[in-house]
Amino acid sequence: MAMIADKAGVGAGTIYRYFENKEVLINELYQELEQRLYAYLMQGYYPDKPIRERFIHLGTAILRYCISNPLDFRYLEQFHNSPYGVVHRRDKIFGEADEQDVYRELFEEGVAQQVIKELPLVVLFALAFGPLITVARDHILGFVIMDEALIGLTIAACWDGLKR
Amino acid sequence: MAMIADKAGVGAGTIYRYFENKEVLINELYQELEQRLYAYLMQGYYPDKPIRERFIHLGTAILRYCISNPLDFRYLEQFHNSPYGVVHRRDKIFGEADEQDVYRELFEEGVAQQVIKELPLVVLFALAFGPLITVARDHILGFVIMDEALIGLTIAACWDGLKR
Amino acid sequence: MAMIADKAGVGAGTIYRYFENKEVLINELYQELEQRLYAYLMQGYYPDKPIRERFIHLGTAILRYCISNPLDFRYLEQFHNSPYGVVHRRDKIFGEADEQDVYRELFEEGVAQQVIKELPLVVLFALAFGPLITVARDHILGFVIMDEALIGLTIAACWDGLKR
Amino acid sequence: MAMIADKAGVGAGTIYRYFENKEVLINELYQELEQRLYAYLMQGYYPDKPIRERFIHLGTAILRYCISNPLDFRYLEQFHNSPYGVVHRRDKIFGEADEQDVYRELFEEGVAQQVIKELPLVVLFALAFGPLITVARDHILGFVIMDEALIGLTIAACWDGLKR
DNA sequence: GATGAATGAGCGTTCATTCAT
DNA sequence: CATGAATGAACGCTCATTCAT
Repeated sequence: MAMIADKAGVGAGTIYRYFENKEVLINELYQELEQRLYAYLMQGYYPDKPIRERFIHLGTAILRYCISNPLDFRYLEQFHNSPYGVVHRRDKIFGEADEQDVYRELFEEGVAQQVIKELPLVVLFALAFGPLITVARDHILGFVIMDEALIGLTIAACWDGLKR
Repeated sequence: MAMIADKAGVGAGTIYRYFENKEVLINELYQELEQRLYAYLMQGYYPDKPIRERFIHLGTAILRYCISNPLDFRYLEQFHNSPYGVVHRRDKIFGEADEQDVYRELFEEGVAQQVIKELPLVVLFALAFGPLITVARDHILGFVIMDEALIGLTIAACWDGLKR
Repeated sequence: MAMIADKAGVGAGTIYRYFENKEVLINELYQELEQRLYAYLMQGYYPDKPIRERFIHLGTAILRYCISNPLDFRYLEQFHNSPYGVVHRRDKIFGEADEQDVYRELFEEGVAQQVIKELPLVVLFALAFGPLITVARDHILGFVIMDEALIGLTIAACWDGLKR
Repeated sequence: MAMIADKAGVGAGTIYRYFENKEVLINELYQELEQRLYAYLMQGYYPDKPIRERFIHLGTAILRYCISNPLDFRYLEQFHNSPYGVVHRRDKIFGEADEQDVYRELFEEGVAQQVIKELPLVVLFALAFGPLITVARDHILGFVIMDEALIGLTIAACWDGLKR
């Protein structure tokens, strides 16, 4: 908190005018970043296109976003691996499908159309995003260089894992 | 550190006779757990069997290990997501292939045999283990129940992502 | 201060237009409450009645007031036990007898008439009000229930302590 | 806490080796002081002497103790007026009569022997100790000087309030 | 070699007060 | 005259590490 106040050029107490406490700050920042990511994903996303094409679009967009906004990505990832993130996911998984959840929609439709493997949603998520997140992390750390070609191949491979 | 000393039935200072500091302790514990996992994976692993079969064996073993040793898994994962883990991976990726690295061997052989997609090792790792780790975590958190059947289907799906 | 401003439906800074600082506010509020109490005590108080009767009147009134205005009482008491209260009492004891001070008048008259023990004013105060305050506090905390009968007996006991 | 550590010539964290937190420190210090006071009161206290004499002994001892240990007294008083003190008293009043409680014993015996007024214990306490505490405070603040003679007269007056 | 008391920088948070608007 | 955002010293507390015994 001290560091944030400092970077913001603001007194220690000022943060608490905008965020009740550290936890709230963390959660609100997460929500903002998530929305930013979501808005990015929705650019050029057409719900009427075939499942595969939509998946490729989303996967590519996610990877591109993470790669070009490494700070956002690092935050998102750290959040997911924190207790806050676990609570958030629990709510998401066991709660109602909210508007914003394109992935869930896509997967459910894909399963219904028998294009995607008939596996629990949680597993489909893992197959689709597990590799992407890992790959994004490794790119940022300089372990691979994900150029456009490689991004395409990676997403395609994810699709191979998903498709029937 | 205090808690560890306590659980060990030892004075707080005693830890420092065995580990220079917290960082070293964390790293050594990691190495021990990694070896334990490795030993587990190698049970019934035959380097002469076909690539696919070997992959299925390894994937299944990893998943089973993580699920039945959730404390080990939690530690391994937390380590990977920490600064310590990043340093460790950097060393592994840019260092020589060490003895212990079955995955690398397997993937390199698979690529050579044109059974596995021709992608950078790092990406192949991501495709293979990204989903497994995610799925293990979700199982432990109670988001899915990974029974033997589901484990099999999940590994098979990973293979679909990997194979040419 | 923030809470007071809030309850007053006023900006945080506005308080400082009416009270120089917290200390002044506390003191002025005390004075207001003291006056309120005083006004209550004076209802039906006749300076010509005998000492004893006047004491009974005052004691009963104090006790009744404290019991039916627990918030006022809590404030008065907290003030007395605070550094502010000490300063206030010092001024009162070593200053001139101000108009408002019926107790002092009563005790001095009582001593002069040889009805009340010949003890320093401060001690007489203690004998008269020490028990009352304690008893009021205990009533509010639920440690006794001071009904009318018990109030009467308690004041009478105080008088026994005071009288020659 | 910082101030205590400082006065103790000790680092900030050291306190927490001896007291779990501020609350515990406060309560333990209170108990120590209370015991000290109790030990002082019991010097020369004979349970077989008449009620009045025993009360005089106790009252005198309390007053003398408070006057000669003003720091102890200030602490005891502040404690009583704090939330911690209220909890403590509630436990004492509604709990079993513990060994240490000479006052209660004395009052109950006095009531039984019809030497002391038949009033609730809480009120008897108020009549006996309300004035003493007030008077001790005023002595320490320099509002009266309680010499031996005045102490005697004050205790006697308290007895007058108590006795039948 | 083992101990555990001591350390102190750092944590997240509060709150009386100020001052530009 | 009123506002309320900003302040920053101070709070209670933690914890990796040290060092005299």
